[in-house]
Amino acid sequence: MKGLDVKEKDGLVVVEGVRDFNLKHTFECGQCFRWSKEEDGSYTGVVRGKILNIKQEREQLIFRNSTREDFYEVWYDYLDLERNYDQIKTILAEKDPIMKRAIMFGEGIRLLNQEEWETLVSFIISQNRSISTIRKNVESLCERYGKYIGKYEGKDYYEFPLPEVLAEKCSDDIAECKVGYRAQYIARAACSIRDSKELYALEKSSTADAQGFLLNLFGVGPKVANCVMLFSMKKHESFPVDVWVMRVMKELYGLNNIKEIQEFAEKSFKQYGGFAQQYLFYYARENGIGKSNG
DNA sequence: TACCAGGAAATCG
DNA sequence: CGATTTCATGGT
Repeated sequence: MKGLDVKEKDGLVVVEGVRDFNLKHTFECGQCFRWSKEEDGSYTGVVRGKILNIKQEREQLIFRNSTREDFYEVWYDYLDLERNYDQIKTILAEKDPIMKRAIMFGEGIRLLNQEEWETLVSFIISQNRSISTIRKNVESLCERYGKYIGKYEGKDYYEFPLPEVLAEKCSDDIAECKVGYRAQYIARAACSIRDSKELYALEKSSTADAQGFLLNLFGVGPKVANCVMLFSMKKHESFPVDVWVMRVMKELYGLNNIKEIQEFAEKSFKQYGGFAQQYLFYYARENGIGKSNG
Protein backbone atom coordinates (compact mmCIF):
# COMPACT_ATOMS: atom_id res chain seq x y z
CA MET A 1 0.00 0.00 0.00
CA LYS A 2 1.31 3.42 -0.90
CA GLY A 3 1.93 5.87 1.90
CA LEU A 4 2.35 3.31 4.69
CA ASP A 5 4.46 4.56 7.54
CA VAL A 6 5.94 1.72 9.62
CA LYS A 7 7.57 2.41 12.97
CA GLU A 8 8.85 0.15 15.73
CA LYS A 9 8.92 1.53 19.26
CA ASP A 10 8.61 0.17 22.80
CA GLY A 11 8.10 -3.37 21.46
CA LEU A 12 5.23 -2.29 19.24
CA VAL A 13 4.98 -1.95 15.49
CA VAL A 14 2.79 0.94 14.47
CA VAL A 15 1.61 1.27 10.88
CA GLU A 16 -0.04 4.48 9.79
CA GLY A 17 -1.88 5.43 6.61
CA VAL A 18 -3.93 2.24 6.34
CA ARG A 19 -6.94 2.77 4.07
CA ASP A 20 -9.81 0.55 2.92
CA PHE A 21 -9.10 -1.65 5.92
CA ASN A 22 -11.26 -2.66 8.87
CA LEU A 23 -10.13 -5.34 11.34
CA LYS A 24 -13.65 -6.34 12.32
CA HIS A 25 -14.78 -6.68 8.71
CA THR A 26 -11.64 -8.63 7.82
CA PHE A 27 -11.57 -11.04 10.76
CA GLU A 28 -15.33 -11.49 11.17
CA CYS A 29 -16.41 -11.87 7.55
CA GLY A 30 -16.11 -15.65 7.72
CA GLN A 31 -12.87 -16.24 5.84
CA CYS A 32 -10.77 -17.18 8.89
CA PHE A 33 -11.44 -19.09 12.10
CA ARG A 34 -8.51 -18.56 14.47
CA TRP A 35 -8.64 -14.83 15.31
CA SER A 36 -10.33 -14.00 18.58
CA LYS A 37 -11.49 -10.62 19.78
CA GLU A 38 -10.09 -9.27 23.05
CA GLU A 39 -11.78 -6.97 25.54
CA ASP A 40 -9.92 -3.91 24.24
CA GLY A 41 -11.20 -4.51 20.70
CA SER A 42 -7.92 -5.97 19.46
CA TYR A 43 -7.60 -9.43 17.91
CA THR A 44 -5.15 -12.22 18.74
CA GLY A 45 -4.26 -15.01 16.35
CA VAL A 46 -1.57 -17.39 15.11
CA VAL A 47 -0.06 -17.48 11.64
CA ARG A 48 3.07 -19.37 10.58
CA GLY A 49 3.93 -20.12 14.18
CA LYS A 50 3.75 -16.49 15.27
CA ILE A 51 1.33 -15.10 17.83
CA LEU A 52 0.10 -11.64 16.93
CA ASN A 53 -2.13 -9.17 18.69
CA ILE A 54 -3.39 -6.43 16.44
CA LYS A 55 -5.52 -3.37 17.05
CA GLN A 56 -6.88 -0.69 14.77
CA GLU A 57 -7.45 2.95 15.52
CA ARG A 58 -8.75 4.73 12.44
CA GLU A 59 -5.95 4.57 9.85
CA GLN A 60 -3.48 3.13 12.32
CA LEU A 61 -2.63 -0.52 12.99
CA ILE A 62 -0.86 -1.45 16.23
CA PHE A 63 0.99 -4.79 16.23
CA ARG A 64 1.86 -6.32 19.60
CA ASN A 65 4.23 -9.25 20.12
CA SER A 66 5.77 -8.50 16.73
CA THR A 67 8.70 -6.84 15.02
CA ARG A 68 9.33 -4.70 11.98
CA GLU A 69 10.86 -7.73 10.26
CA ASP A 70 7.77 -9.86 10.94
CA PHE A 71 5.56 -7.10 9.59
CA TYR A 72 7.33 -7.17 6.23
CA GLU A 73 7.94 -10.93 6.12
CA VAL A 74 4.54 -12.14 7.30
CA TRP A 75 1.83 -9.61 8.04
CA TYR A 76 2.12 -7.29 5.07
CA ASP A 77 1.21 -10.11 2.71
CA TYR A 78 -1.12 -11.97 5.10
CA LEU A 79 -3.27 -8.87 5.56
CA ASP A 80 -3.15 -8.15 1.81
CA LEU A 81 -1.94 -4.62 2.49
CA GLU A 82 -0.27 -4.21 -0.88
CA ARG A 83 -3.49 -4.40 -2.90
CA ASN A 84 -5.42 -1.34 -4.04
CA TYR A 85 -8.94 -2.01 -2.73
CA ASP A 86 -10.23 1.42 -3.65
CA GLN A 87 -9.85 0.46 -7.30
CA ILE A 88 -11.50 -2.96 -6.85
CA LYS A 89 -14.43 -1.50 -4.92
CA THR A 90 -14.95 1.24 -7.47
CA ILE A 91 -15.07 -1.24 -10.35
CA LEU A 92 -17.45 -3.61 -8.50
CA ALA A 93 -19.71 -0.85 -7.17
CA GLU A 94 -20.36 0.31 -10.73
CA LYS A 95 -21.84 -3.09 -11.59
CA ASP A 96 -25.13 -2.66 -9.75
CA PRO A 97 -26.71 -1.01 -6.69
CA ILE A 98 -26.85 -4.29 -4.77
CA MET A 99 -23.10 -4.72 -4.98
CA LYS A 100 -22.62 -1.09 -4.09
CA ARG A 101 -24.64 -1.54 -0.90
CA ALA A 102 -22.77 -4.72 0.04
CA ILE A 103 -19.44 -2.96 -0.46
CA MET A 104 -20.52 -0.02 1.69
CA PHE A 105 -21.47 -2.45 4.45
CA GLY A 106 -18.16 -4.35 4.37
CA GLU A 107 -15.96 -1.54 3.11
CA GLY A 108 -12.95 -2.62 5.16
CA ILE A 109 -12.80 -6.29 4.17
CA ARG A 110 -9.39 -7.57 3.02
CA LEU A 111 -8.98 -11.06 1.61
CA LEU A 112 -6.38 -12.63 3.88
CA ASN A 113 -3.59 -14.67 2.32
CA GLN A 114 -3.81 -17.70 4.56
CA GLU A 115 -1.82 -20.92 4.79
CA GLU A 116 -2.92 -23.59 2.30
CA TRP A 117 -3.10 -26.61 4.59
CA GLU A 118 -4.90 -24.83 7.42
CA THR A 119 -7.36 -23.33 4.95
CA LEU A 120 -7.99 -26.70 3.32
CA VAL A 121 -8.72 -28.46 6.61
CA SER A 122 -10.74 -25.57 8.00
CA PHE A 123 -13.04 -25.56 5.00
CA ILE A 124 -13.31 -29.35 4.94
CA ILE A 125 -14.61 -28.95 8.48
CA SER A 126 -16.86 -26.07 7.42
CA GLN A 127 -19.25 -28.20 5.39
CA ASN A 128 -22.75 -28.20 6.87
CA ARG A 129 -21.56 -26.42 10.03
CA SER A 130 -21.95 -23.00 11.64
CA ILE A 131 -18.97 -20.67 11.85
CA SER A 132 -18.91 -20.79 15.66
CA THR A 133 -18.73 -24.59 15.55
CA ILE A 134 -15.98 -24.51 12.91
CA ARG A 135 -13.92 -22.22 15.16
CA LYS A 136 -14.27 -24.64 18.07
CA ASN A 137 -13.35 -27.67 15.95
CA VAL A 138 -10.28 -25.93 14.50
CA GLU A 139 -9.14 -24.81 17.93
CA SER A 140 -9.63 -28.33 19.25
CA LEU A 141 -7.43 -29.70 16.47
CA CYS A 142 -4.72 -27.17 17.29
CA GLU A 143 -4.78 -27.84 21.03
CA ARG A 144 -4.64 -31.61 20.59
CA TYR A 145 -2.23 -31.99 17.72
CA GLY A 146 -0.60 -28.62 17.04
CA LYS A 147 2.88 -27.66 18.23
CA TYR A 148 2.85 -25.56 21.38
CA ILE A 149 4.18 -22.07 20.70
CA GLY A 150 3.95 -20.36 24.06
CA LYS A 151 1.91 -18.04 26.22
CA TYR A 152 0.63 -14.60 25.37
CA GLU A 153 -1.18 -12.60 28.02
CA GLY A 154 -1.55 -15.75 30.09
CA LYS A 155 -3.10 -17.85 27.34
CA ASP A 156 -1.56 -20.86 25.57
CA TYR A 157 -1.22 -20.83 21.78
CA TYR A 158 -0.64 -23.67 19.31
CA GLU A 159 0.24 -23.96 15.66
CA PHE A 160 -2.20 -25.51 13.26
CA PRO A 161 -1.11 -29.20 13.13
CA LEU A 162 1.09 -30.13 10.18
CA PRO A 163 -0.12 -32.73 7.65
CA GLU A 164 2.73 -35.01 8.76
CA VAL A 165 1.33 -35.02 12.29
CA LEU A 166 -2.30 -35.58 11.32
CA ALA A 167 -1.29 -38.25 8.81
CA GLU A 168 -0.10 -40.42 11.69
CA LYS A 169 -3.47 -40.23 13.40
CA CYS A 170 -6.35 -42.46 12.48
CA SER A 171 -9.70 -40.88 11.76
CA ASP A 172 -10.96 -41.99 15.19
CA ASP A 173 -8.26 -39.82 16.80
CA ILE A 174 -9.19 -36.85 14.68
CA ALA A 175 -12.86 -37.45 15.43
CA GLU A 176 -12.10 -36.63 19.06
CA CYS A 177 -12.14 -33.03 17.91
CA LYS A 178 -15.87 -33.50 17.23
CA VAL A 179 -15.57 -33.08 13.48
CA GLY A 180 -17.86 -36.05 12.90
CA TYR A 181 -17.81 -37.72 9.50
CA ARG A 182 -15.26 -35.13 8.29
CA ALA A 183 -12.56 -36.89 10.33
CA GLN A 184 -11.88 -39.38 7.56
CA TYR A 185 -11.70 -36.56 5.01
CA ILE A 186 -9.04 -34.83 7.12
CA ALA A 187 -7.10 -38.05 7.73
CA ARG A 188 -6.98 -38.93 4.05
CA ALA A 189 -6.11 -35.37 3.01
CA ALA A 190 -3.28 -35.35 5.55
CA CYS A 191 -1.74 -38.51 4.03
CA SER A 192 -2.14 -37.12 0.54
CA ILE A 193 -0.51 -33.78 1.35
CA ARG A 194 2.26 -35.43 3.35
CA ASP A 195 3.15 -37.61 0.37
CA SER A 196 2.99 -34.86 -2.23
CA LYS A 197 3.86 -31.21 -1.70
CA GLU A 198 1.88 -30.16 -4.74
CA LEU A 199 -0.60 -28.26 -2.56
CA TYR A 200 2.05 -25.66 -1.84
CA ALA A 201 2.79 -25.10 -5.53
CA LEU A 202 -0.81 -24.46 -6.56
CA GLU A 203 -0.59 -20.71 -6.01
CA LYS A 204 1.68 -20.61 -9.05
CA SER A 205 -0.48 -23.04 -11.03
CA SER A 206 -3.46 -22.13 -13.16
CA THR A 207 -6.84 -21.91 -11.50
CA ALA A 208 -8.01 -24.94 -13.47
CA ASP A 209 -5.04 -27.03 -12.31
CA ALA A 210 -5.45 -25.94 -8.70
CA GLN A 211 -9.14 -26.74 -8.79
CA GLY A 212 -8.44 -30.12 -10.37
CA PHE A 213 -5.99 -31.06 -7.63
CA LEU A 214 -8.31 -29.97 -4.82
CA LEU A 215 -11.38 -31.71 -6.25
CA ASN A 216 -9.44 -34.98 -6.34
CA LEU A 217 -9.23 -34.92 -2.53
CA PHE A 218 -11.90 -37.05 -0.90
CA GLY A 219 -14.32 -34.74 0.92
CA VAL A 220 -13.49 -31.67 -1.16
CA GLY A 221 -16.15 -30.41 -3.56
CA PRO A 222 -16.58 -27.23 -5.61
CA LYS A 223 -17.42 -24.92 -2.72
CA VAL A 224 -14.51 -25.95 -0.48
CA ALA A 225 -12.11 -25.92 -3.44
CA ASN A 226 -13.16 -22.37 -4.29
CA CYS A 227 -12.66 -21.22 -0.70
CA VAL A 228 -9.18 -22.74 -0.53
CA MET A 229 -8.21 -21.18 -3.85
CA LEU A 230 -9.60 -17.78 -2.89
CA PHE A 231 -8.34 -17.58 0.69
CA SER A 232 -4.92 -19.22 0.35
CA MET A 233 -3.89 -19.16 -3.33
CA LYS A 234 -4.88 -15.71 -4.57
CA LYS A 235 -7.26 -17.15 -7.17
CA HIS A 236 -9.42 -14.04 -7.02
CA GLU A 237 -11.90 -15.05 -9.68
CA SER A 238 -13.12 -17.90 -7.44
CA PHE A 239 -16.73 -17.40 -6.39
CA PRO A 240 -17.66 -19.91 -3.65
CA VAL A 241 -21.40 -20.54 -3.48
CA ASP A 242 -22.66 -21.57 -0.05
CA VAL A 243 -26.09 -21.31 1.58
CA TRP A 244 -25.68 -17.58 2.27
CA VAL A 245 -24.50 -16.69 -1.21
CA MET A 246 -27.30 -18.84 -2.58
CA ARG A 247 -29.78 -16.87 -0.49
CA VAL A 248 -28.48 -13.44 -1.36
CA MET A 249 -28.23 -14.27 -5.07
CA LYS A 250 -31.78 -15.57 -5.05
CA GLU A 251 -33.22 -12.78 -2.93
CA LEU A 252 -31.47 -9.82 -4.51
CA TYR A 253 -30.51 -11.00 -8.00
CA GLY A 254 -33.29 -13.47 -8.70
CA LEU A 255 -30.89 -16.32 -9.53
CA ASN A 256 -32.11 -19.75 -8.51
CA ASN A 257 -29.38 -22.34 -9.00
CA ILE A 258 -25.62 -22.72 -8.66
CA LYS A 259 -24.96 -22.90 -12.37
CA GLU A 260 -26.79 -19.64 -13.05
CA ILE A 261 -24.97 -17.99 -10.17
CA GLN A 262 -21.52 -19.16 -11.31
CA GLU A 263 -22.14 -17.96 -14.85
CA PHE A 264 -23.41 -14.61 -13.62
CA ALA A 265 -20.36 -14.16 -11.39
CA GLU A 266 -17.92 -15.00 -14.19
CA LYS A 267 -19.62 -12.66 -16.61
CA SER A 268 -20.27 -9.82 -14.23
CA PHE A 269 -17.40 -9.80 -11.72
CA LYS A 270 -14.68 -11.56 -13.74
CA GLN A 271 -11.27 -11.47 -12.01
CA TYR A 272 -12.82 -9.76 -8.98
CA GLY A 273 -15.41 -12.46 -8.28
CA GLY A 274 -13.85 -13.46 -4.98
CA PHE A 275 -13.96 -9.92 -3.62
CA ALA A 276 -17.56 -9.55 -4.77
CA GLN A 277 -18.48 -12.86 -3.17
CA GLN A 278 -17.00 -11.85 0.18
CA TYR A 279 -18.83 -8.50 0.26
CA LEU A 280 -22.09 -10.30 -0.58
CA PHE A 281 -21.51 -13.10 1.94
CA TYR A 282 -20.74 -10.71 4.80
CA TYR A 283 -23.66 -8.46 3.92
CA ALA A 284 -26.09 -11.38 3.68
CA ARG A 285 -24.98 -13.13 6.86
CA GLU A 286 -24.79 -10.05 9.07
CA ASN A 287 -28.21 -8.87 7.91
CA GLY A 288 -29.96 -12.23 7.67
CA ILE A 289 -30.75 -11.72 3.98
CA GLY A 290 -33.03 -14.48 2.73
CA LYS A 291 -33.44 -16.30 6.04
CA SER A 292 -37.07 -15.43 6.50
CA ASN A 293 -38.15 -12.25 4.85
CA GLY A 294 -34.98 -10.34 4.07
C1' DT B 1 -38.37 -31.53 19.24
C1' DA B 2 -37.22 -30.46 14.82
C1' DC B 3 -34.38 -27.86 12.12
C1' DC B 4 -30.24 -25.50 10.56
C1' DA B 5 -25.26 -24.94 9.85
C1' DG B 6 -19.66 -21.13 4.64
C1' DG B 7 -21.41 -29.31 1.51
C1' DA B 8 -20.06 -33.55 -0.36
C1' DA B 9 -20.59 -38.58 -1.02
C1' DA B 10 -23.76 -42.22 -1.65
C1' DT B 11 -27.80 -43.68 -3.47
C1' DC B 12 -31.98 -43.48 -6.17
C1' DG B 13 -35.04 -43.42 -10.34
C1' DC C 1 -27.44 -39.09 -16.06
C1' DG C 2 -29.82 -35.43 -12.62
C1' DA C 3 -32.23 -35.45 -8.26
C1' DT C 4 -32.60 -36.88 -3.51
C1' DT C 5 -30.84 -38.79 0.87
C1' DT C 6 -27.47 -39.44 4.22
C1' DC C 7 -23.86 -38.04 7.02
C1' DA C 8 -21.90 -36.24 12.93
C1' DT C 9 -22.44 -32.74 15.96
C1' DG C 10 -23.75 -28.42 18.36
C1' DG C 11 -26.82 -24.74 18.72
C1' DT C 12 -31.51 -22.83 18.98
